[in-house]
Amino acid sequence: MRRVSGNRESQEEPGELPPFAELVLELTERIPSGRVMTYGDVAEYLEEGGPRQVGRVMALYGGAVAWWRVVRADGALLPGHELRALERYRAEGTPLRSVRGRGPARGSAAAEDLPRVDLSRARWDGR
DNA sequence: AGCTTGACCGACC
DNA sequence: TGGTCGGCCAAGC
Repeated sequence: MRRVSGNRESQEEPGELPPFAELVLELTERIPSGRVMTYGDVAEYLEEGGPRQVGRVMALYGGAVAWWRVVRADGALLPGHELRALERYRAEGTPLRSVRGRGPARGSAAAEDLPRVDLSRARWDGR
C-alpha cells in the first residue's frame, strides 16, 4: 500500500492493453471481411501515433485479431506469414493482384511468386 | 540520457 | 520494378 513515489502507470496488469493498442485492435476488428487497411491508414484514422506504432501493436497483440486485414502500403504480404495470410484472403475474397502477368514459371527464381493485396480495390477507409 | 531497432511510408534513382 | 535513404514515433538496452 505505501506507494512511496508516484509511479502510476508503471504498474500495468497483464491482460490490460495500453489504450493505443486497444484502439488499434478494435479498429482491426471493424475491418470488414475482404477488405484491408494499411498501417499508415490505421494510424491516420486513429489520429495518433504512426505506422510503426501500429506495427508494434500488431506484432505484440495481433494474434488476437484479424491481423491479415492490416497490411503494408505496397500490399505485400507479411514476411513469415504470407501463406497464412494468403489463405485468409482467398477465403474472404480479398482482391489480390498477381505480381506480374501471372506465373512466369520458367526462369522465375522465386520459388513462389506470391500475389499482393490489390489496395486500389481492397482498401477500406473506415466507412 | 543517448543510440538502436522496428509486422512503416514516401520520395528518388 | 526494385533497391536505398531519410523521416517518424515509441520501446529496449
